[in-house]
Amino acid sequence: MDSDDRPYHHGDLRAALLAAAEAELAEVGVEGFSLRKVARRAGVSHAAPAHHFGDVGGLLTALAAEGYRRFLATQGRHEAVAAPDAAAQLVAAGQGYVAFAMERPALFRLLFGSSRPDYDAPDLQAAAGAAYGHLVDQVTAAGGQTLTDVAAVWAIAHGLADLMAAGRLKPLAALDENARAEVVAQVMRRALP
Amino acid sequence: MDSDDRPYHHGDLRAALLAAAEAELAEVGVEGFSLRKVARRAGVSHAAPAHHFGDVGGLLTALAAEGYRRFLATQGRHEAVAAPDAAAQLVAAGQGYVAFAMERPALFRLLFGSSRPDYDAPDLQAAAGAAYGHLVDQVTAAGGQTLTDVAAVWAIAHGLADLMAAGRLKPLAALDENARAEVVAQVMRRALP
DNA sequence: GGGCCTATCTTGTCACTGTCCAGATCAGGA
DNA sequence: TCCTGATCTGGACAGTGACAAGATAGGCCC
Repeated sequence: MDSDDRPYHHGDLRAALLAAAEAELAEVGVEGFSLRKVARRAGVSHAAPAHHFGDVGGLLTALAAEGYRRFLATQGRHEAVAAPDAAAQLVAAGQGYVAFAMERPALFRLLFGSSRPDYDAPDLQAAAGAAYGHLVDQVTAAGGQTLTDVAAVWAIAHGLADLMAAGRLKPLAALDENARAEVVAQVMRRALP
Repeated sequence: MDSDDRPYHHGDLRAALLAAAEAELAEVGVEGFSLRKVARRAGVSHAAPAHHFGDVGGLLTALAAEGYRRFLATQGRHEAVAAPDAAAQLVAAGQGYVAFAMERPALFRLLFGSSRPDYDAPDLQAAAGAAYGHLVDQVTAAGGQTLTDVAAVWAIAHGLADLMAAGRLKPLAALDENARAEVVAQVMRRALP
C-alpha cells in the first residue's frame, strides 16, 4: 500500500543516528537538541534510538566520545605541519584547539560546556582522558613542571577556544585564518615562561 | 475551605521569580531548567511568569543581566582589597573572575556558555557590555595595546574560570582558597608581557 | 527446508514542558 | 460607586523523553 521502500531493519542505524545527531547539534545546539528530531532526521521511529543508546544522555555521551577523538585528531593535524620542537608543538596544539572550536562550536560546547554527557561512561572517560593526557604530555615536554604551567597552557587555549565558540572576541574572529593563527600563537607563547 | 493564605496578588512576584530562578538554576543547571518548576518554587501558577518575563528566554535574559552585574561586583570586591597599580588590579579582576565561576558555576555557565538568554535585549546588552568594557579598560591601563593583549588576558581568566566551573582542573580546585588565588595570580601575570 | 531465538524497530501511552487563551481577582482613579 | 487595567489562575494544545508491548526479520540448529 504505502510506497515506503525503507526496510524494517536499517542496517547501520547506530552510525546513522550519530550522524543525524551531529547535524542536529550543529543546527540547534545542545540546548535545542531533541531525540525525536534526530530520529525523524534519520527517517526512523521516535523510539528507535533507545535500543542503541538508552536515552538522550546515552546518545550525547556517544557523540561526545566521538567528538573528543576528533578533537585530538584536529590537534594532531595541526601538530603534524608544525616544527618538531616541543614549544612549536604546544603552540600547534593550541591552534588546533581553537580551530576545532570555531569549526564545530556546538560540538565543542557539548564537550566542554555541557553536563548532559555522562562522564562516568568508560568510552567517554577514555576519550576525554586521552585529550587531557596529551595536554599534560606536551606541557611537560615543553619544560613545564608545576600545576601553574599546566593551568596556564590549558586555560589560555581553552579560554580562546570557548570565547570564539561563544561568538565573543569578535575582532579575533574577524581576522583571516592565517592572521588569527598568528595571534593564537603569540598568546600561547605567553603561557610558558 | 483551603488554608491557603496566599493572596491573589503577590506583591513583588518579579523579584520572587528571579530569586526562585536563581535557586533552581543553581540546583539543576541551565540544561535542566524548567519554567514551571520555578513557578512552583515561588508558589505561583505555572503561567504567572509569562506576564513579567514573556517566556523562558525572557526570564533567563533578566537573570543573566542581573548575573553580569554581580559578576562585575565580585570583580570590584577583589580589586578593592588589591594594590592600586594597574597590574595588581588586573590580577585581582582575574581572581574575581575565577571566584565568581566557582561560587556560582551554573550562573557562570548561563552568562558565558548558554545561548538561551537574548543578548539583543537592551538590559542584558548593557550589563554584558559593561563587563567587557571594564576588561578593556584594565588591559589598556596595564599597558596593553594590541588585540593580542586583550585576547591573552581575557582568555586566561576566562579559561581558568570555565574549566573550574566545569569541574575540570581538579588539582587546582583541590587547593585551599589562598593557594588557589596565588596560582591564579601567577597564571594571570603571564598574560601581559 | 522448517522452527525458533534474539536483536531490531514501531506503535501507543504517560507525565512533563512551554506557550497561548479566557476568565478571575484586585488596586486605584474617575 | 463603578470601571479600567494590571496581575494571576486554570485549562488547553503540541512537543518531548521514557517506557511497555507488539511487529519484523536475520541467523542458527535440526
